[in-house]
Amino acid sequence: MPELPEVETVRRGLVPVLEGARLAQVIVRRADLRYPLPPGLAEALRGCRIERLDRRGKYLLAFTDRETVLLVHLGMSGRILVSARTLGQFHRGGAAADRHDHVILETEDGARVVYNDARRFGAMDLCAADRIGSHPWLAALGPEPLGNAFGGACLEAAFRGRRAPVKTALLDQRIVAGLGNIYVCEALHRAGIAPTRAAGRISAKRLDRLAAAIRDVLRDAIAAGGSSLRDYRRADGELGYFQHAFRVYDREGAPCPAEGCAGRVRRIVQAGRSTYHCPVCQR
DNA sequence: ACCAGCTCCTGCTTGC
DNA sequence: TGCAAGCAGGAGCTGG
Repeated sequence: MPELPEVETVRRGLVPVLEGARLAQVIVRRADLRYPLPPGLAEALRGCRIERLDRRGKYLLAFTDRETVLLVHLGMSGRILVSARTLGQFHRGGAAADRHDHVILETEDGARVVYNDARRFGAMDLCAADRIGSHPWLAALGPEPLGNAFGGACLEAAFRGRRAPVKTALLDQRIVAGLGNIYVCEALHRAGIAPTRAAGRISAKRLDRLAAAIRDVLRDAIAAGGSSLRDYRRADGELGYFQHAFRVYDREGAPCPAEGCAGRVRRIVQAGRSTYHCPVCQR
């Protein structure tokens, strides 16, 4: 799925289209995403003005003028694409409506925002704005890795006593919000930490390095518009290009890009998911 | 409490 | 070329 940098890129692409816009029409073509869409979602959103778009971890949050919040998670294959109406017709790079276009928002200004999700692992919900902090999707999320509260000390506290491999621990959204398989692999490589190392057995100094590596890789990826692999696109339909900057992810057998390292990238499987790492410089 | 494994769904890639 | 298996960026649930 889209991880934090991809969701943030989508959010930034939607800001000029949705912030301040009123929804003239909301069409639900398929309500069975990961969970059923809340009943009456289309009616509840129709006529709303979107005040602000925010992001928490991998969740997009749209605050409306009715004191409600639309929560959107893109799952593994979710995309949000924007097109404009010209001459009364919508066009989307010439493409016809796709069978995986599940939810469509049309603004009064004539923009169309389409939620497309082939695998339907994504989800949406609507929540009262004053209860957003206790929404079950958000309540247990760990700190925002790009926020001021995040650092080595957070990781130290969350990892204490944990025997799970650090790779697996970092995928746990309760420890830090927004990381997925790609950026965990990349951050561990940048920090020189072996993905198999028990989370609770990493020194405070190295956890500082890890926290810094997480922030760096996320910032770099956002600056590049995210990573485009199979499904992900930016809201404008353009591809992100951070995938060209991967140091280890999906690079099995390639020489390790670390300065002066003679190792090669290896792929292992942890908790059923691919981990890419350099066994020489990651200890 | 913690952790590994399985599962949801579809589409693309790989290997025979 | 055709077909089936395997794999994919997430995360909730189960059971040890």
